[in-house]
Amino acid sequence: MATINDIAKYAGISIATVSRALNKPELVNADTRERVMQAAKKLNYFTNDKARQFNLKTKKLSLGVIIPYITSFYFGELYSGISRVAHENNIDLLLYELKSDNMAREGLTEAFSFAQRHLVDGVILASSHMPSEYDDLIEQLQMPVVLLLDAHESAKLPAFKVDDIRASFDAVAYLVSRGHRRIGMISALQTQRQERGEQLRLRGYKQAVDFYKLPYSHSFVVYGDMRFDDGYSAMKQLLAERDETGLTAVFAASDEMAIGAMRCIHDAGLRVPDDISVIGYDNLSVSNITTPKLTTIEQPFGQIGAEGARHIVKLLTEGEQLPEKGNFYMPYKIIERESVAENSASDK
Amino acid sequence: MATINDIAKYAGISIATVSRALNKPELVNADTRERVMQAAKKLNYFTNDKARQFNLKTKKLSLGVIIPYITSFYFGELYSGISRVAHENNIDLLLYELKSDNMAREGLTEAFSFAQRHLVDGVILASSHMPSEYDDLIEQLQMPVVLLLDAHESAKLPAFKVDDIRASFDAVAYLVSRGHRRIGMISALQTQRQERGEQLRLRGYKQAVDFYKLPYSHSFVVYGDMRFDDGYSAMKQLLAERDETGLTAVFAASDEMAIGAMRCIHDAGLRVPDDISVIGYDNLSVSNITTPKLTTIEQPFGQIGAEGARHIVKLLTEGEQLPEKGNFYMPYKIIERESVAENSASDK
DNA sequence: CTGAAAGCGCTTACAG
DNA sequence: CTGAAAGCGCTTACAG
Repeated sequence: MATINDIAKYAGISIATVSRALNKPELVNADTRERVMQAAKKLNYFTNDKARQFNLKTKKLSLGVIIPYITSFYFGELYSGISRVAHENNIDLLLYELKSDNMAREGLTEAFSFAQRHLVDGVILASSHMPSEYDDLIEQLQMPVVLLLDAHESAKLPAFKVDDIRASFDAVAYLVSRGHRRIGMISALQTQRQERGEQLRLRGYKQAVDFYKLPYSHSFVVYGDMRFDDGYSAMKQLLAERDETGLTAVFAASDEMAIGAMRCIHDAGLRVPDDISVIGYDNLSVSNITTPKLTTIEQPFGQIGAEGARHIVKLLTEGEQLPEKGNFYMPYKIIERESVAENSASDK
Repeated sequence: MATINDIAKYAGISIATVSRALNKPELVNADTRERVMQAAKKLNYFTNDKARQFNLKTKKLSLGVIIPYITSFYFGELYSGISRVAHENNIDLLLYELKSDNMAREGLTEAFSFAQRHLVDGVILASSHMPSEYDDLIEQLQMPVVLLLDAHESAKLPAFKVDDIRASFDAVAYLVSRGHRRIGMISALQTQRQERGEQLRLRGYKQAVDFYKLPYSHSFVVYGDMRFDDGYSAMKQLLAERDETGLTAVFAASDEMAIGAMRCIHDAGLRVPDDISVIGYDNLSVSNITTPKLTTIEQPFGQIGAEGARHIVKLLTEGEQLPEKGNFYMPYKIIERESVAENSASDK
């Protein structure tokens, strides 16, 4: 590919002038400038950004976006939010897919190494729980890191997310407002030592149970790994204990599980929402095309991505004294659709 | 950040040796090697790939992945396929999201410029119809380009995709095998001058109509823009003309439209598949969680991504004399689920 | 307004 | 086994 040297030769001038003509046209005589442009076009020249990066002064900002679950339903929205802000600020995005979900030290190390090798200026880490034991890796990274969707164990990094506890409380409160009192929950697995955002949702549910003095026993809560199939089998359990619990509504910690639960209810010959109401958590784009359409708590993925990106950009460009840690709670809302009905059961 | 110079100073040796210790350890004395490693660790050194790229001999291969619709349901699968192959071959992936769907000249130019600026070695262009009028851009790119999911207008570039005509023919044939004869189609919009892959599906439908001598009038075909809502309103039209057509089954050119159609049928008080059977096209992951689960033609997105990547890698590394143009048809199959029933209508 | 030269971080042929 | 030096493509302070 043509270099600035080729242009210089072709136009019969020095490379210094070529560089100037290309980057600071106003510093160059109109004639020469024109000659350079002609040559550049003729030779099909493209500026070599990698080379340019060496001159720290002209280095273009870039951000590493590290994310597991690139196949998840929300990835697109999240990325689009980040991408919009990056574009506005003329920043390159380098995507890195975390190979394993488990956030093993090894995976994270590899991802960070990718970021460093590519001379990225900051890192956006999405949807990955950050235990304190990785603090040394973050330290070594030597650049700002922002978390999306999940928080740092001890809030040592800025995290943009929904307040899971409050949002879950509200989900249950909504069900209560529609006349339900016997409310089950399909929660995230409790395997991890730390409490992930997803697990906070159970806390919100329990607070609501206490607050509204709802009937409760351990048969009201069942666990799954956030996906469709998990929701299905979790619901199966819930249904099996229904004689005891008298369930009229269910809160699922993810839309996928909620959709799985709806399907299970359907297969059991019951109907949503007539027999059992279901509310989810996420507002995935899928949730608007199920039958019935899912009522759910919206996580504003696009906005979360955008705000996270904006924050790191500020950190990088304005040198502003922004808080470098703590959780930034983004607004959630209840999307009312068709999966929750007014409860008319006798024990109302 | 620490450079190889810092290490050299710290360890009291030349940068040449440091470089060797890092890249070709076997060429270096065990002692010195050890000293270098210690220093590297101590100084938290990361190799600067950008700099390394200059030495053409050590340049790491990288591929640009250009894709519109990063929010589409199939993006994740497609990208994962590409990513797997890239990873196996130690190749970097640089993702670029085409801002507008319309494949305007401007958007493509920007994407290609991104690819050139980042010194990418080849480009994978997904899901974007390639009219011949852009041949000059491809020409200027001066690197291999592979198309995914859609073809070049005059087959001047290798394209990895499903044979839309045959697959669609088979979709209709499947319906016929289940006793249906009055079969409608929800097709892609016919706005473009060129025939996109999506539009080829209508050709397949028509061939099947001819082959099986199925009843047909223009009321059997209706058009939509591939999304859920389009499927919904298209189905509405089809339902409106049902007195005339006597429809018992529908073939939709995309799963999203099929799911929209199912919803429309449901809202009209009819049932899938009991009253009307529906078959889709794509096999999105969503299609397995609808109620009823969608019977559909599978496009092997992961495999398409992987094969496309593999092809370009071969082009790049083995210098093999591969065909640089033409369509490579990937295997599709019919995924039988719940949305198609045996037809027992009187006019069978 | 323009050119010669140094430097960005790294690799490797060439000597030793 | 190791070092001095050239070169990858580009930018910019310094002279002129």
